[in-house]
Amino acid sequence: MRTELPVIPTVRANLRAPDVAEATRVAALVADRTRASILALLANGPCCVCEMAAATGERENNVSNHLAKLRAAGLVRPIRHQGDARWVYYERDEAACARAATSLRRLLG
Amino acid sequence: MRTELPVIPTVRANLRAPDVAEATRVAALVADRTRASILALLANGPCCVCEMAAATGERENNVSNHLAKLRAAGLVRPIRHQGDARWVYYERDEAACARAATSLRRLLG
DNA sequence: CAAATATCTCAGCGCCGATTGAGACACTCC
DNA sequence: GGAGTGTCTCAATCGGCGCTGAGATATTTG
Repeated sequence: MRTELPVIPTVRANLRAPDVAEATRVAALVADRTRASILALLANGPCCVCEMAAATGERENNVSNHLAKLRAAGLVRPIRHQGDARWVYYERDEAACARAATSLRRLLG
Repeated sequence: MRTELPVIPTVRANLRAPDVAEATRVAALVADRTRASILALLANGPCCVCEMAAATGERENNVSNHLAKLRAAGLVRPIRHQGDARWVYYERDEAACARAATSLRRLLG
């Protein structure tokens, strides 16, 4: 909690590392280029899997793998197209994304 | 840029994945528990290496390894203690941390 | 100068996670 | 029902990153 350096260097043994589990969990999700691109694409509205695959240059099953992780974290959710239910669109859960952003801001902001 | 699903599903081939290189670079740094703990500890003011090692439960050379990466990214900088220059304290570069936070907020915020 | 202290560097090992490939599943159209 | 399409799952592989250990560097002390 001290801001200045001590005159004589001393080891503060009572310092505790804060809980960063939530922040590292979110950061690990965003640290991947494909997942980050997906989140950025979905910021402009829903996309279907094949569109995200084309936009990122990744294969569709790979994009699907990453979407599963984002889904498990609650950051995105699937929407079946009601005209042709083979197509799965995804949209961001903005509340969850905002919570994720908050836990990161606590570290860097 | 569309917010609604098309009536007939179509593949938008013109969608481009935005540049997320900076965000993923920052996220990869924060995704590690030790580095995240270091950034959190330094938010309260300068710490020396051995204090951060004790607070995180990591060995000092390991903490030093992680500090080297944070240093290379410009997020922290070392301060030699002027009383005993063997002790190296570290402090955050708040401007750099703010820029890092901004690039993450562009993805999630 | 020698010993002790605090930190740094780096090669090597081990593990986690991203990508791939094959197949399964869900849905539509004929 | 069968073929075709879009997506999903998962085991296997492969590469990159964190941890470790040994040694080097820098500084202080006797």
